[in-house]
Amino acid sequence: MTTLKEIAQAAGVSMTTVSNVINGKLNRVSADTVERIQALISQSGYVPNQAARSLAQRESRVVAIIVQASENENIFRNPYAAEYVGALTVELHRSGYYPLIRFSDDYRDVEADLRGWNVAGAIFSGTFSRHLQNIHSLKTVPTVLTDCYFRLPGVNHVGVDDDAAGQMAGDYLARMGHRRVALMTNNLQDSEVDQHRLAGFRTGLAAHGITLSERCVFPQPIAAETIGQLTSLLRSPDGPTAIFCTADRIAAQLMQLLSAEGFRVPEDVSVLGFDNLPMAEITHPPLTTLAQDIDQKAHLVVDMLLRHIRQETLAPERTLLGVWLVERQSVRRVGPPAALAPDTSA
Amino acid sequence: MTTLKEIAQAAGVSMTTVSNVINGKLNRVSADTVERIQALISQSGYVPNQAARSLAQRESRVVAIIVQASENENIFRNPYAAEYVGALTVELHRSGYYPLIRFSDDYRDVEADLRGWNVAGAIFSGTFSRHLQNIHSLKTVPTVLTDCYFRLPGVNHVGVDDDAAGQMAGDYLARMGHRRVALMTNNLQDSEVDQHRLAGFRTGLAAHGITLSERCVFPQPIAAETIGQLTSLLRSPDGPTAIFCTADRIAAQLMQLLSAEGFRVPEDVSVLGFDNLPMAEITHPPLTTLAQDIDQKAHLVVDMLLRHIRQETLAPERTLLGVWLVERQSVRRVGPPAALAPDTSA
DNA sequence: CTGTTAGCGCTTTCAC
DNA sequence: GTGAAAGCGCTAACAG
Repeated sequence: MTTLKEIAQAAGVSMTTVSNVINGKLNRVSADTVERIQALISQSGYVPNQAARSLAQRESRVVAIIVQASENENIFRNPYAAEYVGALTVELHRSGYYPLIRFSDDYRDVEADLRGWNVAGAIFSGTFSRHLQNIHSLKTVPTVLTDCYFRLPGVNHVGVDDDAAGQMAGDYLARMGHRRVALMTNNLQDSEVDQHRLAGFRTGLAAHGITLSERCVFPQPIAAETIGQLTSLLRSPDGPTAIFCTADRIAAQLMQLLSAEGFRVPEDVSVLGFDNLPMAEITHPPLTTLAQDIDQKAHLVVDMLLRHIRQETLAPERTLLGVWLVERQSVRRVGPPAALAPDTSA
Repeated sequence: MTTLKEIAQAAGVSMTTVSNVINGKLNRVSADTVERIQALISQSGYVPNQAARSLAQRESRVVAIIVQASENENIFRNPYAAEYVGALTVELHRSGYYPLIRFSDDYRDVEADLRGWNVAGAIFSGTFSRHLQNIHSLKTVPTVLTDCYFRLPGVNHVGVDDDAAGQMAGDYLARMGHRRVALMTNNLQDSEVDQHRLAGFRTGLAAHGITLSERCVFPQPIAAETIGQLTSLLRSPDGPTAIFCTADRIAAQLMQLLSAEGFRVPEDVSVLGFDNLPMAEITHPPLTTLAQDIDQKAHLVVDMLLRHIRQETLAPERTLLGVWLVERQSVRRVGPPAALAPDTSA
C-alpha cells in the first residue's frame, strides 16, 4: 500500500506539495513538479486513504441516504424507492461522493450514521415528521429532505406537489365521467405524502361537485384476504367506478387481485396509478398513471445538496416538482356523452 | 460533538479504558468503571468517529457491494439487482457493517473504493470475469463473489446453479410438450450467468431429443423496434412454441410486446421466466418462472463474508443454490397426449 | 512555489 | 485493572 508520504519521498518534495497536487490546488505548485508527482501517483497506483482525509478535514465525502422503513425491511422491494436511491447513487458518484444507505425509522441509528461518519451531507426520503423531529443533526449537517412534510428553516426540501397531483387525479377521473370514486394509499396513517395526495384528490373532485365517500378510502393496500371488502363495495349499485392508487405498485397489485375476482379493468372499474415506473407498462391493461421524473428529482436533490455543502448561494428552500398524466388503458370514459357537455375546457 | 477523550476526562480514567468499554473488552475493566463510563456515554450521546477508528485500526466497518453495470447506469431499475442489494444491505446493517454501493464496470474505480476505504470486505454481483481479473485486491480483501464465474483460490463464491436451472427449464418445457423452443437472455455476449443457463437449457432439451436452433437464441431482450424479427419467426410453421427468458423482467417485457402484436400467452406462445420476483404476479398472464431465494442468498453471502473477515474456518469455497419451478399461467401444455407417453419418469 | 509543524480521534503495545 | 505514549495517513495553518 502506497501512502502520500512515500510519494513525497520518492519525488523529493514535502507532503504538502503532494497533497496540493492531489487536491487540485495546482496554482500552488510548479508545472513540472505537478507532472512529476502525477507520474509517480499513477505508476504506484496510489489511492488516498479516505479515513485519514476525513479525520484531518473533519468531513468525509460520504452522503447519507436515509430511507423511511422499518429496520430489517428490504425497502428496495419497493421499486420506487429502489429507482430513486439508485438515481441518487449515480448522481453522487458522478460528483465524487459516496452514498451511505440506511433503511431506518429509528432516529438514533440515523444520528449515529450522520455523526459517526462526519457525513458531508444527508438526503432523507419519505421520512415521517415525527422521526425527523428527533434528528438534531439536521441543524448542522447540510440536508435535503425529499418526499417529506417536515419543515425546518434553512433545510432544503424537494418533493412532488402532492396536492396538485391529487387534484389532477380527481379532475381527470371526473372528466372521464366518474362520479363515484375511491382511493387506495400505501400508508395513510403515517405518510404525509399520502395525506396530501388525498387532500388534493378531494379538492379536485370537489371542483366537479363530487364527494369522496369515507368507505371509499382505503388507507392501506388491500391483500387477497381483504379483497372481499372492496369487491362487495364495487358490486353495490352506488359503488365506485374508478380507484386512484397513490403508487403504481398498489395499482398493479390491485388490478391483479381484481382480475382474479373476475372484475375487468377498465370495463368494470378504472384504475389510476402514480409514479409511472417501468412496471406500468407490463400490467394488464397497461396502467394509466400520473408520472413523475425520478432522474430529474435526483439530479436536483444532489445539485442542491452540493450547493449547500459548498456554501454557495442556496437554492430556494422548497422546490415542488410537477407530475403529468400518462394515459394507457386502465381508465375508461363512462357515463352518457351528455354528462360531458358542461365541460367546456376540453 | 463529544469525543472519547472527553468521556475519559469526565470519568477520570484514561482513553484506553474508555476504548476498552466501547469495544466490549470488559474483562479488562472493573464492573463499576464500566457502568460509570456507559452512563456517561449514553448521557452525552457519544458516537465513535468511524474515520479515526478506521485509521487507527487500518480497517473500516465498510463492506463494498460492487454491482456490474456501466458507470452512470441506474442498475436499480433492474428489480433483481435492487432486491438483492437491498437484502445484502439489511444483512450487513444487522451485523454492524456499512455497505458501500458501487455500480461499475471499471476496475480502477473498484480498486480505489476497496483500498481508499480500507474495506473490511467486498461482495461482487454479476461481475464479468474480464473485469474481475484486474482487481488485484481480491487477493487481499475478504471477498465473496456472487453470480460470477471467475475462480480464484481462496475466494468464496455463491451463485445459482445456472446449469442445473437451465436444464430444469429445458426439461420442463419439453415435458409440457414443446418441441421447438427459444431462449432470450439479457446479455449473452458478456454474462457468464446467461451462458451457463443457455448451456444447461441445451442439455435439458437434449435429454428429450430436442435441439435449440440458432435462430431461436436471442442474446438480448427484444424491443418494440426489433419485435418483427421474433414475430415472423413465431408465425413460421416451424417457429418456437415456447420461450425461456433468463430473467422475469425480460419475460414481462416480452409478454407485453407480444400482446401488443396480437399474440396470446400462453395460447399462441408460452413464456417461462427466471427469478420469481414480485413482478411475476402482476404480469398478464401471471408468469410461470424458475424461483430463487434472494433473501437466503444474501444471508448466506454475508455470513460467509463475516466468517472470512473474522478469519474463522472458511465455508466451502463454492456454494450453488437451487431453483424451483413456480407454475402460474404463462406456459401451457401442447401437442397430443401421446407425445407425453415416452416419458416414464412422471 | 515549497516545507515545517501540529493535530484530527482513535487503537494499541507496553509498562505499571 | 489502568495509563502513557506512539502513531494510523492526511490536511491546514503558517513560515519562508
